[in-house]
Amino acid sequence: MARRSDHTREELNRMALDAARRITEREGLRGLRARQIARDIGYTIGTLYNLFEDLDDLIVHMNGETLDALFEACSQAPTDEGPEADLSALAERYLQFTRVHPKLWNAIFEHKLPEGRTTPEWYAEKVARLLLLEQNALAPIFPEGQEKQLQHHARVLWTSLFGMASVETAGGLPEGETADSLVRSLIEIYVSGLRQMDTSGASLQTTR
Amino acid sequence: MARRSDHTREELNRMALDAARRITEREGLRGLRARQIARDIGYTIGTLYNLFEDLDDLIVHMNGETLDALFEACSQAPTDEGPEADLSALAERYLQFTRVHPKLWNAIFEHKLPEGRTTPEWYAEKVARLLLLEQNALAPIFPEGQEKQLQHHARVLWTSLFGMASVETAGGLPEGETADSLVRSLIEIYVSGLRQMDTSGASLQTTR
DNA sequence: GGTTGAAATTGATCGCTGGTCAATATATTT
DNA sequence: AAATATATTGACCAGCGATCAATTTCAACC
Repeated sequence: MARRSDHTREELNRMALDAARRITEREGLRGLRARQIARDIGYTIGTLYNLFEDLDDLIVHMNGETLDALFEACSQAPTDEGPEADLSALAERYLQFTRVHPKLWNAIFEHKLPEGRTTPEWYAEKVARLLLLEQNALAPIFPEGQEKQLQHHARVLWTSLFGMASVETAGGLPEGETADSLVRSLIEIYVSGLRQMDTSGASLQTTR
Repeated sequence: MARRSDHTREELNRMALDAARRITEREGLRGLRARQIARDIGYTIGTLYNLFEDLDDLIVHMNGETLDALFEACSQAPTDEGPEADLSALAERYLQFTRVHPKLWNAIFEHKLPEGRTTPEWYAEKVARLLLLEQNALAPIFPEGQEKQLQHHARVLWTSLFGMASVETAGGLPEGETADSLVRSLIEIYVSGLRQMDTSGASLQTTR
C-alpha cells in the first residue's frame, strides 16, 4: 500500500481532471464526488487529496481548463471581416461551445468558493483573455485613443452574450427563441447604434 | 414528543422560509443546511421534512419568494416616462435588488434541481411576470401587431440585464465599471438602434 | 366525557459525503 | 546497505440529507 509509480504526478493530475470533466459533463457539478473521481482513475481518495488541496481546488482547475477550451473554440473565429461579422462569428463559436458542453460551462458560474477564498491569478487571466477577443472584434468601430469606450462597449456585449447563453442553457427561452437569435439582434442593433453615435460625435461622451 | 400547536402549518412554513432566507443572505446557498433551518425555528429536522418534500423543494419555494420580492421592487418603477426612461428605471430597481441581496438573488440561478426534476408551474409564472415588466416598458417602440418583435427585443434586453447583474455580483467587473453603467449604454444605444430600424422600415424583418 | 382516528413531532438511524492522518510501502539519496 | 523522502492507502471523523417507527397531542364523534 504505497508508491506505485504507475504515473507521474503530472499524469495523475491529468487523469483526475479528465475524470472530473467527464463526470461534470454527464451529471453536472452537483454530481461531482471526490470518491468517484478517485475510483475512476484507479486510486484512492487519499491520493486525490495529495494532488489537490480539496474539491474546490480541483474544480477551479477543471473550470480553468474549460475556459481554455472555450478560448480555443472562440479563437477559431475569423477576425478580419468587419465588426458585425467578427462579433457574430465569435458569439456563434461561444454559443456552440455552451450548447455542446452546457454542464461544463455552467460549472464555471455555478461554483462558488467558500467565503473568503478567491480564485488564483491565472484564473482571472483566462477570463480576461476571452473578453479581449470581443474587444478586438469591436475595435475597428473606435478611433485610436478611445480605449476606455472600446472596453466599455465590448463589456456590454460580452456580459449580454453571457446572459443569453446562461438563460438558454438553463432552459429559460421559449419555443422558437434561441440565444443565437437574441445575440444576432444585439450585435446588429447595438453596433449600428454605436456607429450612429460615432458619426454624430456623441461617442466622445464619457461612460460616466 | 409530538404536536405542539405552537404554530400552524402556515406559520411553520413562513418561519422555515424566513430562516432559510436569512441563512442564504448571510452564507449563500452553499451554507444552507436543513439542520440549521430546523434549529433556527426551534423544531427538529423531522418537522422540516414534514413541511417540505426535501431541501430542493424548500429552496424552490425560497427562490419563488425572492422572485416575488424582486417583482415587487421592480414594480415600483414608473411606467409612463417613455421607453428609455422606463427601461432605465426598471433596470435600476433590478440592479439595486441584486446589490442589496446578492446571495439571495444568486441562489435563483445557482440552484439546479437534480436530473429529471423540473420547477413547478407557479415558479415559471413568477419568472415570466418579470419579463412582462420589461416588455411593457419597451412596448411604445412597436406598433400594434408586432408582438413577436416586441417580445424578442424585450428578451434581448432582459437577458442582457441578467448577464450584467450576474457578472457584477460575481465580482467580474473591473474598478470603475458597474452594471448600471453597462446597462445604461445598452438601453440608450439599443433602443436608439431600434427606433432607427423602425423609421427605416427595417423592423418588419422577421427575427428568424 | 370518553373513545377513536388523524396529524404532528421527535430523534435514532442510514448511507453517504468531504476531508484527515498514522501507517506502510516504495523510490531515491547517501 | 542504510537512511531519507515521497507516494499511497484506508480506517476514521464529523457532518450531511433523508427516513420512519414510536410517541404525543389535537379534533371529531358518540
